[in-house]
Amino acid sequence: MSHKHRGKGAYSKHGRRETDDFHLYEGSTSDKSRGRKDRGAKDRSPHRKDKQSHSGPSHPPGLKGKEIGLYYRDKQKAKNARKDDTVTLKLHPSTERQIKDLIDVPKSSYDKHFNLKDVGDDTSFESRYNHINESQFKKKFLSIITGTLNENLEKALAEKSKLVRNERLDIQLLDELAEQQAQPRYKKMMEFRMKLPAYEKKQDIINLLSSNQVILISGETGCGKTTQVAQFLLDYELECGRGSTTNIICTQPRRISAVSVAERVAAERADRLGNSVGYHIRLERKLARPYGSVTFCTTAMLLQFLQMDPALKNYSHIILDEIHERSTQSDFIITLLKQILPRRPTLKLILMSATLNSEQFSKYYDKCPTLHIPGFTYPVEEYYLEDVLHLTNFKFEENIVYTNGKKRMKKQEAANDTFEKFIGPYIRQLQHTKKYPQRVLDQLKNPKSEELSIDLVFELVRHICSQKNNPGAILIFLPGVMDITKLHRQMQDSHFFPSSRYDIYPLHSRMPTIDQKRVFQVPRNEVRKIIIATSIAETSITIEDVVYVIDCGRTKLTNFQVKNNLDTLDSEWISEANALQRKGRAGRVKAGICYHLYTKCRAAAFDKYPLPEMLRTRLDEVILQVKILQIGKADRFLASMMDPPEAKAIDLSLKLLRELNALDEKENLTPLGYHLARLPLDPRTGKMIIWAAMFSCIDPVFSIAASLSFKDAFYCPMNKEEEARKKKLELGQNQYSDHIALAEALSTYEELSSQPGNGAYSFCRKYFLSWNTLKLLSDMKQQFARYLCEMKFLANSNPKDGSANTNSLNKSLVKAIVCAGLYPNVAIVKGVTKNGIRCVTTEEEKVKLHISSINDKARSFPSPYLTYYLKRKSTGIFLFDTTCVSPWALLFASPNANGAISSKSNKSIIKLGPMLQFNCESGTAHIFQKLHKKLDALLENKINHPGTIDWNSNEGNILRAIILLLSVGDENMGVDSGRYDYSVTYDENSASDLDD
DNA sequence: GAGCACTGC
Repeated sequence: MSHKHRGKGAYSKHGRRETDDFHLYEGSTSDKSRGRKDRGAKDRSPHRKDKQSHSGPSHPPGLKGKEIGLYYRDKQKAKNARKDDTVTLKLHPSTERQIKDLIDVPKSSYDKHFNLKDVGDDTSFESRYNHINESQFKKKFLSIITGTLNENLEKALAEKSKLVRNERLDIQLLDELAEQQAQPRYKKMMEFRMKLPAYEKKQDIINLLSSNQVILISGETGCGKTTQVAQFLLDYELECGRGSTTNIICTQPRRISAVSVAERVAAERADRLGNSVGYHIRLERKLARPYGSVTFCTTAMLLQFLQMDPALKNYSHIILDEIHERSTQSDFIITLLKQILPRRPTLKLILMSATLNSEQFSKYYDKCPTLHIPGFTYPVEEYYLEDVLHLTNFKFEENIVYTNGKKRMKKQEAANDTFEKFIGPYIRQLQHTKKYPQRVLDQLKNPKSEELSIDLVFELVRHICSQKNNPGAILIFLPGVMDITKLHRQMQDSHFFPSSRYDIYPLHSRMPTIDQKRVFQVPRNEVRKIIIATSIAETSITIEDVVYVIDCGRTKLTNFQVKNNLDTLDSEWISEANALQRKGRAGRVKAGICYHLYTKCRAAAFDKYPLPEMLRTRLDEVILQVKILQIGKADRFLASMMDPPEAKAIDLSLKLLRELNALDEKENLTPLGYHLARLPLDPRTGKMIIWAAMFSCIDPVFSIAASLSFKDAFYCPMNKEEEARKKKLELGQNQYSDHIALAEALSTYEELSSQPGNGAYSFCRKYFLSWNTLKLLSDMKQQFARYLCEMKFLANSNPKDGSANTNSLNKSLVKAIVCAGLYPNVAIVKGVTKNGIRCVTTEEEKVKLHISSINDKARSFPSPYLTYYLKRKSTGIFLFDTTCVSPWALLFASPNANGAISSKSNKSIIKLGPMLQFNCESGTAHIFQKLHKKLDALLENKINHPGTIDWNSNEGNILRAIILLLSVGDENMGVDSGRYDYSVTYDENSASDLDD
């Protein structure tokens, strides 16, 4: 029985259809079941109008302009009111009976087990969680929840360190070093190393660190600090005969740099990776020996190590590299280490940053001594907008003055006015120098001169290429993919850049790695390489042969608007640091030239550095980290940072974490919060995979969770957007879900990968999927399974395990679990227009579907409810990924649906919020209420006593009943009967109220 | 009539 899973095919809307046609989950969808499901989506719902023809404008004659809009708005309002009136969630009597059979069991010890104690506010944690049986979990949980950082450190320090003095080992390590140094390979490398500016500072660094616990090393790229500093320290310790107690860790912001630096350093030491040098990044590691070694890891990995080793007792030196980038993780560690260091007097900390803001870090660490290493790059000549206009004779489009609508004109004039105040004095200054002709100065006065002009870039590239005798690659920085595509097309369409003489490469993160790598190709003779890139070419991808840089001065940045609780992505002016970095890209092999497409006066107004990431993002995960590391109250710790986030931002995240039941009212971790904090996921996605384990459908849900927490595997092919969309839709199988489409893609990829041949590869090509991304997603799924297995929610660590996937083919269930994780991220479809799908979120905010969503081109939906992960404001507010879900999925996702039921005679209303209100037949409501309560109790019990579900017991029956309800609910939009037409079909007219 | 900077556990 327990192996027989009831997929969608096992039920009809009129209750159970007795059939032997159960599916065993086998890790992929067979063609047979796929075909049936496709039919199932439509054929079983004769009452749903999938395509409603609409018969042209039908408003009364004589109405004009806004009146027409108002007419349709009223009409729609009336229609909505009627709809609310007629839609009543109802289960078919036979379904009701089935559910009752499953859950109405005689009172058993099982039910008593669920009777959780009511505990008051003032009880201690121990008594609050008394009902949790003694277990490994309880011990761990209580120690986390009751400890403080100091107690924790105390306890950690009492434990033995792996770094134990061993004199024989010290001598052995010293001998080994001497042996290595004698090798020709080592000597050859040393010739190169000695030329690095960092090498001259070797003794200074060692001296400074011997008399200080913390030092700061500042230096620009090319000075060699990343590869040399760790080696200086390691060699010094080995030579002093302290090899056995030396374990150096060096953090890097990116995975690639951790690996490549480790490889480079191993080569310089004539050693293999895994001896004196290693690396450790998520899902990939070559560990060095635990003594006499240096390990390069990503910053986020060090944060993970801190969970197991809070006093960092297994390390002797911590080197934090590239801290000027101000990532959330490095800011977090810098803050935490400040508290740890006094308790670990022998631990040495080396901070490494670029020069521009190094002082700030030194100041934060009580004016720790700073050592500067000069950089080494070739000189780069700089030109600004005024020079570029002079060189190219470029003219901006005349500024259009709006005449239609006064409001707009005023705005425009006001903008011009501020611009005039900004640029005016600078133009007068330029006038005095007499360096620029009047026509250039006139151009600078045009406010358009501060907007991105692809035409200007185009002309500038032409200008560079028209010069005689100036070979070398051109690197162009543009803010986004759209701009890159536009320039690329323009260049291809013109006759100035024939492919016989120019290799033009777009470069951004959303293209397949294989295409990214093409930018390293050395062009044929007499051919010039031109790379059009996003800021990916600023730090992540280094192209050595660049001689010319065109810097448009803008970059896209995400921000978090605390005021509206909204993520944004806008094109902004870059910072001084970015400008410097971009310029530096031109001088790596010889002297170069950098063209800035902004005035010198604008450059002077740039911020020194971009805003730290901590101030630009939600703090949900950061706060969970604070909690799992027992650092104390979130606001206190975050206030001790170099740049503390706003109190309101902290409050927003605390509120969400309480809503998720991850934190209690006193800001302590709940058992659920404890599990979520340990998972390498944001709390919502974490909740999703825990639910998936309970409901035995881990494979598809893990795929979805991995994708949401990493990145979309569908890339955007140039000029094939429409084909790509169709392929994605094909994978979506009529499920109206980006998440299901991704799960299908990953499942097929995994299946093909396990077979001989290159099926997976051709599948990726055919469906515009990134092989690299899918591979990583697949590895992440295994990691999730390992975590959940360790937590005891899974019996083994195989994401394809049969017993953990008995319901994986039930798409209604998978969608409901996605919804449970993402809740309350729900939007309601209000209409389909030729400009896209119009929705409102539960906060009554108007949003559109992003073009990347599978649902963007849908013309009708089986349900008006869409759950989403990412909502972001750019040119409008967009939902990027959506899944259409039934009311029942929402009702089970809502943690407080039970308290939201009000009944009147045989009608009940379940009100999840002002926008989410459901009429429900009272018998059905009663059953739902009962089921939801049982689910809550079951979940709480499982969270408190981690274990797998026994599908042969009552808990199995409860879950089975819920799955049954979700399945019939999804087939017919919550109405398990033919009597109610709940089809939701939108035409363009119905959206008119949203259009004006 | 238009659209997703870059990282990381």
